[in-house]
Parts: sequence; structure tokens; C-alpha cells
Amino acid sequence: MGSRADYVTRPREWIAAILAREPRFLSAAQIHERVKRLGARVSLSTVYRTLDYLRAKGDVTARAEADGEATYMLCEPAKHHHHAICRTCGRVEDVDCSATDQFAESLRALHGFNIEEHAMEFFGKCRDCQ
Amino acid sequence: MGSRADYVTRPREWIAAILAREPRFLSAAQIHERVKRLGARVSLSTVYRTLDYLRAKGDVTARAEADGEATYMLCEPAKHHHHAICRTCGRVEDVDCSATDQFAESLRALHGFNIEEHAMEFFGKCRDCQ
DNA sequence: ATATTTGCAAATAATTTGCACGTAA
DNA sequence: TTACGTGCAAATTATTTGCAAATAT
Repeated sequence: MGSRADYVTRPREWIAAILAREPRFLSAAQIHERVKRLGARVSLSTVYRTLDYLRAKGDVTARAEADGEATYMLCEPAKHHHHAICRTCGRVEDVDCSATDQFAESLRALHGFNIEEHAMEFFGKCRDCQ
Repeated sequence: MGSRADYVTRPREWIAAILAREPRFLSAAQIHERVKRLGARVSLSTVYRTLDYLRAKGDVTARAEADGEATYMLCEPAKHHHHAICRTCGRVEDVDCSATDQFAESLRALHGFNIEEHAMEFFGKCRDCQ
């Protein structure tokens, strides 16, 4: 059934290497592309399975793009934080969330990131479901 | 090419009626289901096309669920606001974003909504792309 | 030696599209 | 009448899965 041995294999090393050098969310197809460009032959299904494996390990965060395509990035969700995503190049900066109001300011000061738009979602229990 | 006549048709009426009575994000398949339950026969492709049409009109907002499935809700994105989504029933409350820090408090006070988790995303230009 | 991982090809699932027919204006 | 909308079936796209062969331990 599920794996529990954590074998170190070539495909896993290639995929981890790609993720390690790109601070942006990449789709399975994009990762597959880049692995091939590095001269390795890894099947697309292995890319998917490896990404699931890394996500289960807590090393990778997944995101659904607007069109529904899944994208992945090295990032420990355990440490609660948010993302500043560049509209032009996709680069992701981590942002902590201690002082919500200072976000914009600290983003500009610390990361040189200029917010043009933001989206927030709150999850919890509504009036009727408490 | 694109439509510009806005015909009022049965399928559009059914679908709008479903959306109007559900304050939660619904998938195309769910909407299709409900329309059928009301005794109407509308094809799934028409559901998709109608949702696109309503989104283009600015009446509907779309969202990608965690698994990538698209969901839709009546909601004017023109008026910038955020969403509080119930983890149990999916009910969505609109939240304005004037005073970020008071969100949690005003959500509890105004909507009886208890935040358990939140996600934020910032879009803009990073250092290198300004 | 043996449990895990991989590749390949086929299976799914969500969404889109071509086209002939139906319908609102 | 005629431009627009719909249904149906087939095409696409992203992702998953079965299984035999390859590989890490």
C-alpha cells in the first residue's frame, strides 16, 4: 500500500533538484519538462507520484491554479505563513502573518515586493454550524 | 463569435435560479444535478457554457477547489471583498477588507463566524520584475 | 532477498468543442 | 427571419491506476 521506506532513487533526486532551484509553483508537466532537459528520463506518472510523496512528507505544498491545474513548490506548510506571488515571473516570497496590517509595508521593505492585489480566504464554522 | 445578445432562455433561468438560492460554491456537476431534480433537462455542456457566460457578465465568481474542480457562486467580484467559507456546510459570507486586523473579531460579531484557518495570497511584482 | 519504485499503456474525470437543430428576438 | 443558444457525441487535458520489470536496501 502506501510507502514507508523512503528509498532514495534517481527520479526522486532529479525532481527534488528541480524543485530546490525554483522558488515558484510548477505544474507536474513543467517539472517533467525540466527533468528531461537535464538529460534524465523520468515518466510523467512518476513525477505525479513523487509529488504526492513529497507532499505527504510535508516537503511540498500544492496549489490549484485558476484553471484548475495543480502546481507544486518546496515549502513547509507546518510553519504557518502566506505567499507573495509575482504576477510577472511567478517567484514566491514567504510572508509571516503576525501583523496583518504591516504586510504591505514589510513586503515592500523586506522583499521589495509591491502588492497589486490580494486574496484571502477564511475557513471555519458559520453561525449555523458551530 | 462571442455572444452579445443576452437571450433569456430556459436553461439560463434554471441555472440562475439554482445559483440564487445557494450561498455556496457549487461545481458544474452539482448545478446540473439540481437542475435535473427540479424537473428540467439541461445538458452539462450548457451548464458549463452558461457559467462562463455569467462569469463574463460579472455575475458569477469561480474558484478552484483543492482537487482542481471548478466551483461557481453568484458574487460580484467588482466590489472587492473576501470570503468566509464554512468548513462544515460550505456557506459563504462576504467580508469587506477595510480593517484587516479586525477581521476575526468582526466576523465573529457580525456573522457569528469562527475562523479556524485562513489563507492569503498577494499578487504583484517582485524585486526583479518591478 | 524482498519490499518499494518505476515505466508504460490504458483508464478516469473534468471540461471543451463541432455541428445540426431549436429558439428568442 | 436570423443571430444566438442548446444538445449530443466526440475530442482534449490533467491525473490516476494496473501490472510486470527495475532498483534500493
